[in-house]
Amino acid sequence: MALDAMKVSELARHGSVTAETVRHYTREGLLAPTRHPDNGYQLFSTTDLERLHFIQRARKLGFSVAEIRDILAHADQGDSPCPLVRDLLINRLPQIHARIAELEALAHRMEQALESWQDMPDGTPDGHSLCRLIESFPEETPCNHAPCSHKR
Amino acid sequence: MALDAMKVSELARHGSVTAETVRHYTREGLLAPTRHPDNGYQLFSTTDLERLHFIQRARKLGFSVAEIRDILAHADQGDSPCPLVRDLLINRLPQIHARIAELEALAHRMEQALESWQDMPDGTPDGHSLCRLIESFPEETPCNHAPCSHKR
DNA sequence: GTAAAACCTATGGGTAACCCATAGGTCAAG
DNA sequence: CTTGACCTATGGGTTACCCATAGGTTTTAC
Ligand SMILES: [Zn+2]
Ligand SMILES: [Zn+2]
Ligand SMILES: [Zn+2]
Ligand SMILES: [Zn+2]
Repeated sequence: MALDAMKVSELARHGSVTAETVRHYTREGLLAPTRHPDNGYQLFSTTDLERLHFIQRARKLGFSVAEIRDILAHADQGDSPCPLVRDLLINRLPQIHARIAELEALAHRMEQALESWQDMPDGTPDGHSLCRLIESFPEETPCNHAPCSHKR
Repeated sequence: MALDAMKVSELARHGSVTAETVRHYTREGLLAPTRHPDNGYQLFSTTDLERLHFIQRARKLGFSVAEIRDILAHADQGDSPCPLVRDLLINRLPQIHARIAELEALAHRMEQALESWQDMPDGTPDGHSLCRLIESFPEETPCNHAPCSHKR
């Protein structure tokens, strides 16, 4: 297999991604294959393979496809993207931690609910017509806005 | 304010959501307002307000809009949705825990990278043209698929 | 009384990172 | 020479909304 003229699925195999993912990165401007003059097939080089490996590492570090495109564009123009990379990481880290805290709170609520529902009977529909298990779940933000006549 | 004939934004205020969210739930079939015969405005009742509160609680428990539609449909037909609710929670919990573990691993990688890059120089572009900080990040799944001539 | 502000309607497009279906062209092997 | 496996481009779907537009309605104010 000539590594200097890989077709879409060949490059995909080397990167352990689907051919669709390679086409996606190409559409988004992260890869710029040449075209076979005869049949118009996309041709990827070893440089593209390196880029794909790079993209994989960057994705694992949490960068978005758009961010990676920016990083690659900087590098392609001869600018060092390192400060950009560090800024992106430093900005994203607290967001990741916040998301983790959110999910942990969610998991806690789910576990609490399952526990407290252990000995509750299944709701026999009776006009309320909403699920009692969920209805019994405490609301964090009770409805206490301005003039409102419904109390719960 | 007549709670039995609320317009979109009135119901939205009571549920502390945007009018767009109310319209979204309506489009998705979670709410079924009547129409004002004269002007075609959507009219929501106190039952819809209860449904909206229910949706809020269910969302906080991690249910998707589609799942809540199913739960409500069961209840509307007189079936007890409780077993469905419990199944959904029991199935989703491990996924949440897995996602948390994923994000914690990601945060760890990001922190590791920032630390180990503390004393690395910014990449002076030199033909490699890819960001050395990311290139130096270890790949978890090295490229070791079948016949492949490129070693790293 | 009327004009502006504030509301409503329906439609359609955007988000992130892909996945999938379709229709039609190309290439290798039997 | 016909399969089957590949390629191409296009467009639509995923989630839970948000926003823009254009046009009709209701309310408020002068
Ligand atoms: Zn390889
Ligand atoms: Zn760098
Ligand atoms: Zn209220
Ligand atoms: Zn129930």
